[in-house]
Amino acid sequence: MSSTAKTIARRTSPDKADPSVRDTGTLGKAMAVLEIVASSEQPPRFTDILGQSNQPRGTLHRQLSNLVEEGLLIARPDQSYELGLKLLTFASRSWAGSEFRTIAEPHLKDLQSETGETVHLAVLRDVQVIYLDKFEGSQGLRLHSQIGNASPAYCTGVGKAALSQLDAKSLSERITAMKFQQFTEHTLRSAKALHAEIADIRKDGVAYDREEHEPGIHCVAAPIHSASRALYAGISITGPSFRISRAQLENWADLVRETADVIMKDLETRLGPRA
Amino acid sequence: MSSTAKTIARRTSPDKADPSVRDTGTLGKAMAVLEIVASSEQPPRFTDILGQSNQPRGTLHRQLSNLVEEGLLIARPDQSYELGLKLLTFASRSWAGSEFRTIAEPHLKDLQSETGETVHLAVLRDVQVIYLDKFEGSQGLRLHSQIGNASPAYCTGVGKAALSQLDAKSLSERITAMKFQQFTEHTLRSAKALHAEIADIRKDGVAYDREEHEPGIHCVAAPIHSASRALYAGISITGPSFRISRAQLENWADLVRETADVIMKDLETRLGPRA
DNA sequence: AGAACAGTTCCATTAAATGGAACTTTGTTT
DNA sequence: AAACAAAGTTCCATTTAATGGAACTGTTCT
Repeated sequence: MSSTAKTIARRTSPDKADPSVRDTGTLGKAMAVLEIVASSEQPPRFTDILGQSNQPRGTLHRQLSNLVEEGLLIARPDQSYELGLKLLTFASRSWAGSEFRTIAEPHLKDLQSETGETVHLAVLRDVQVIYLDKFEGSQGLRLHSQIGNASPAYCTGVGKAALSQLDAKSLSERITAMKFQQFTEHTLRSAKALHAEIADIRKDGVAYDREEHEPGIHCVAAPIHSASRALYAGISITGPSFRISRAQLENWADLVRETADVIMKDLETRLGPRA
Repeated sequence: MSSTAKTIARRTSPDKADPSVRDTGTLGKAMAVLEIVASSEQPPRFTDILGQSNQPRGTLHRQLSNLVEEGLLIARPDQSYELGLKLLTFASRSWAGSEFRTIAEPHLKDLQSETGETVHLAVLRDVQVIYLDKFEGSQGLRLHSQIGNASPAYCTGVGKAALSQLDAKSLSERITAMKFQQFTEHTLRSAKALHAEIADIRKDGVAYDREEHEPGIHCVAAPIHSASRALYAGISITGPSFRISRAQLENWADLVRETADVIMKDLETRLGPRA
């Protein structure tokens, strides 16, 4: 989150040549407030939010009332704020209506039952991947825990797979924008290491996450790509390394790649070729 | 917009006493555009949206670009629009962080395994209920299909249960604001019928949906209420009427009511008594 | 009770949204 | 392939609504 957090630009911006500051006016400021609430551990109170946004009190107060009135925030009785139900409702429609997800769904389900392991679908957005769907084998854990979650692209199988489909220029741009945070001892630490790994992925057609994001969890992933609709995504088979060997992951490589290819073919067929 | 007294009177608006029009300025307009996109069957194109919003072309165009830039909308290559991933990400954090849902979760799980049937948790918002969680018995169907979904309060078990906890004034206000649409032959058709049924629910402590929303589906529900945090919600056991008899639902009445009570008690304990 | 703090309201100022029209691109027709 | 129509985009003078400082009210602590 911290990487996407943007400080609210005060209106008096002398030189506006900063490309990292989006200029979406009032809407951008409202979103910045939402981000602050979303990234707080506990529901923040007025003053907490005030401290993180550099808006004057009067302004922030009105922004909050507007957000509450629109259902984007909920004002709790003790004047703390949490995210509103409107977001859930929108997201639910967005999820259910996603063509890409809908098309991929049956193939993911197949992949899950063929391997018995957890299967993920995620799309690339900026330097992160957003999980769009998940199929678990044993239903021990809650299901949609992961859906909607954003993770760094450089340390996830789906992320690296998706990156491998970008052209050289876009890839470099995105990698430059990344902040390499070390989640485990295997996390890639530099742009150089990532570039090298992407080269391998391009050769093999599959990407591995070798416990780079979470210790004890690894995966094989394959890219899904549709230039005509600017879609960069990936699917993966994920599991704990104590139960699934590296060799086993490699055995699944063909299967994941084939499934990804089938999904891509289905995308073209179902949506018609374009451009 | 209702008893959840929160609406801070905005800027001195010259006697425009229309309560149905929210005055949240720029943000409200942006949300209206999102609503249009969300409620379209197919991803709408610029002109489709233009037709439904009564904004001038130039204005709408800028609003759309702002929404796209914020990740709230996605601009597809053919210039149609769909809801953006940002919404999913926000919603996922909102869902995972919801104290209420988190507290209710284990009890819902228990209720599910005791009955073997599908259990729902939903909260009241205006005249609708928003589904917050769902536990299914047989995992045949996709799981979070329902989460985030908004349904009318007057024809769902959870909705009627939640309504039954409102005070007389709020209840009347909300019922007045409802549009009674007839989903099945059993759907309640009038404010009067709903008032009568709410009276029964208050007596019994449980509400029934007798195939009022979807043909072939019925449920028993019990209210969850915390005046101190302005929370009106409900839980239900739901199933197909061909497999679950009316009598069976009635047998579960005590169980649902007790579970709801335990959740309420847990709410007080875990969050501390207030006011 | 008084002080310090947190939250709310007000309103002149000013930045930002507006909307009409001109412009460019895309697609359709002959 | 040219001409036309429709769709989408940009521009900028005008209008509207967001701003932010300060004053006010309510809440909490000592």
